Amino acid sequence: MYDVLRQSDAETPPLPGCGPVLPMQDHNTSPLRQQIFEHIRAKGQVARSDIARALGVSAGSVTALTADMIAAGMLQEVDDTPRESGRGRPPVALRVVAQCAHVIGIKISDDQHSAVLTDFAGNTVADAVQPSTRPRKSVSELIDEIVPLIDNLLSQADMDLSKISAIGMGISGIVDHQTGTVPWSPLLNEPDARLGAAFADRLGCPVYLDNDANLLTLAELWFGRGRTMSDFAVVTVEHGVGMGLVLGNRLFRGVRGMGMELGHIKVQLDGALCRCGQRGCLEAYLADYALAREASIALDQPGTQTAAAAIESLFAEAKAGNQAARTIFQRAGRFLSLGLANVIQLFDPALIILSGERMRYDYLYADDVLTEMHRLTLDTSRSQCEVALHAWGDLVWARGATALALTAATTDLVGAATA
Amino acid sequence: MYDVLRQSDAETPPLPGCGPVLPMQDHNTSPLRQQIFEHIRAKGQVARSDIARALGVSAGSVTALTADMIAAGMLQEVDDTPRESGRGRPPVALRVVAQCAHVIGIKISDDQHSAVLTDFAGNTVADAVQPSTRPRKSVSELIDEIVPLIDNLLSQADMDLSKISAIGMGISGIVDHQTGTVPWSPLLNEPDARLGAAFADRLGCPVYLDNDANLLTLAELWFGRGRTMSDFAVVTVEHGVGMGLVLGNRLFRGVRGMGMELGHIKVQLDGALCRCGQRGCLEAYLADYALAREASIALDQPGTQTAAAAIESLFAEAKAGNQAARTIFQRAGRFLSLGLANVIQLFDPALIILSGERMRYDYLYADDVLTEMHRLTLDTSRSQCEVALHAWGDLVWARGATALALTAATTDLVGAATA
DNA sequence: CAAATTAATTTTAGCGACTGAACTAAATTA
DNA sequence: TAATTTAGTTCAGTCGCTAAAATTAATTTG
Repeated sequence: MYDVLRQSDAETPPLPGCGPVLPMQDHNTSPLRQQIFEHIRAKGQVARSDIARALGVSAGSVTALTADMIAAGMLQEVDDTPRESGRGRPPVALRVVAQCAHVIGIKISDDQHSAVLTDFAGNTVADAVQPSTRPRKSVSELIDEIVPLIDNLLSQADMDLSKISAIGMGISGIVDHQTGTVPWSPLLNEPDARLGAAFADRLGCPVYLDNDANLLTLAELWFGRGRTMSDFAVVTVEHGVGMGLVLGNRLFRGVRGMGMELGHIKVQLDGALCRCGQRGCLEAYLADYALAREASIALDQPGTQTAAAAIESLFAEAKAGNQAARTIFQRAGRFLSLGLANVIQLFDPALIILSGERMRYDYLYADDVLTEMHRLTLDTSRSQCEVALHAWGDLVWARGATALALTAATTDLVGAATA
Repeated sequence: MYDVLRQSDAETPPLPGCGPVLPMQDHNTSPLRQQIFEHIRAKGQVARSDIARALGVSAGSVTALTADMIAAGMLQEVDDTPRESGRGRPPVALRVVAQCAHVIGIKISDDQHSAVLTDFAGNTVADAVQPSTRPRKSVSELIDEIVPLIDNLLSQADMDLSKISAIGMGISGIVDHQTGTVPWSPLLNEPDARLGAAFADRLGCPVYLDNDANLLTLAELWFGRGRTMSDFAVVTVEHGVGMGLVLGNRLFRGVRGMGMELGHIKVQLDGALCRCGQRGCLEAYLADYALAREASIALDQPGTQTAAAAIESLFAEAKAGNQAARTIFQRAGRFLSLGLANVIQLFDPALIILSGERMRYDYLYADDVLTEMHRLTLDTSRSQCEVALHAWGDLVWARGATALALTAATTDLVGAATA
């Protein structure tokens, strides 16, 4: 198991030649057609000449490819294009035909599932939520629970499933995005569930699955603060501590598609007990259950209330001046600083977005935390990392799931043959 | 400075459109010509038909492109190609013409600079070392020190600088690989030194500069244990604690080209004092100065000897049964476990290589450390991370620097016009 | 030993994805 | 009105590759 090799010297390597032996995996540069489409969607509307300049391609290509996509009903010309320079032939802007396709994004959760239906331009057409039944369930039970949610969305939008190009879906736990399987999730009663395939079979529609931290990161990349950055990190503190990383506009999923388990990096040998069973995890100082654990002591209350309720009272107490309650938030804040500093040391992002719905405990996200974070960072000539706080509504996750679906649907539709 | 944004909601984004706004940077898939060349070099020798199969390209392309490179004197046919299957027309293997280009790799160090000259097939042609003078010096002093080292190599190989296609160079500190500048290094007495440009001007030869942890990682990727992996991490414990990461056969240099400062991730709030001035850095429990600091206490000796000598005696004492000395190594070992576990949690590599010249303190790299590391890792369905120990000779760093130079020289020569 | 078989390599035509340059279109300015 | 300016179109041509037929060189087999 502990496969330690003691190789004294490799000056005479066992393999002939030098350099990496394995082939580069295809860093699939998307075809120009798709790049143009995505650029138009990102800008909202742009003139052909601007596209050519922005992407550094010839005007001829832009004409040809956009003409094709206009004929296919994916793009349309905008009639009254605003002009900045008054001279020359006025540009004709292009925009995505929003109705040309629709996708659904779904967040599977322990308390309440949420879902969003968006058009191909990323506009929300309908959203819905659905209470969740018991915490751990089988795949088929889960599907039975989600189907009415989808039906709800579809009836709001007066559409049916055949009009949906793709469904993105997120669940907490360990998710293999490639295969759509869930090796482990707190919401499922079976390991290694082939959740993506099960949904796809039942719905007859392509389903893309990812971890919820990745969903949040995609939401930032597609709809939030991260849109104007091609490299940034997202950190979220809720039930656990999650992290996502965007490198070159692409979600980085770790070497083997897992990883990025920021909540379980160890910040203290033999430290506080984590729900994962180990000690010293960052999460054990920071997540809601960690605060709730201490709240029951500080507030001198038995642990009868829910974690969320416990934190609410704790927060109220802290605001009211209760010292014990304050120190709880302060300590958590220091550990958050430490976690963020570690992210900076390892990844050196230009921006970290603190994101999620529960970004409202000021004690946890006060300026003190950022000061401490910078203090804990080697700043030798490194330009300081910006930290942005981003409190979203309840539907972030589902929005992020639509981004997952939009990515896939775009490749399918735009890359498709000019039929 | 602490640029915190409190954005309540982004459902109505300030920007039109959706999706990433910035263009994808060119994930330059190298041209087939270069892929073929690199594949041949990696294999040592291969037949054209094998190349076509391995790279998944048509045989016609392979013929055309290799014919071109044979004419250019970069490839040659091998006369006696061994055959495995006896039937059919025998394959004719191709190999790189080793003499068609040469590169130099240099490691700039505080005690002794080292350098290696290799041919285009990666074979070492000559190596040399050169004692270093005082620790911190100016760029021009450094160049004056390195030039004789290069002359030494060249006279051994009976060549002159005009025959050298590229020079790779590594220095500890913070290095901007893109620009060849050194924002900070313990070996230089000036910040933001334009070291790469200074060397290139003086030598009249392209110079590529990188951080020494990256050099070590490249050495593993090109010549060592990492050759057969396209994704792995390298961790080294010496003066400091360094880390390198390879993703898809490519060295990952962090979001902004820095990062990967594993030595300065915090593993304890208000922990041991680090030479960076902060407290609780991993390095402060693990690096040679950290052990030496404790050695002076355990061995009841004044701190007069060098760090290296102190560790040597400490190691001898521990082997001889001195309990105090043992606990020092044991504690360091536990922190190494913690650091490795954190690397696994965040990056999830399939392999971590513990590399460097000083991989011989068994206490530090005992099986206990690996057991503890796995214990500290969430292993829910994650296939366990393999750990390999790799003790190299003195010239690893310089070898890694040749890999840097080979990469660049290959792109130049192979990608060049068929003149 | 000649023919059949097998496999490596070469040749050839051609396709897909662009570019570059010439050209047309529509507005402003003098 | 003509010159100028900028946007968009057209089209021949190039580049990088593939697919398939043709060729070559060895091994087997009748």
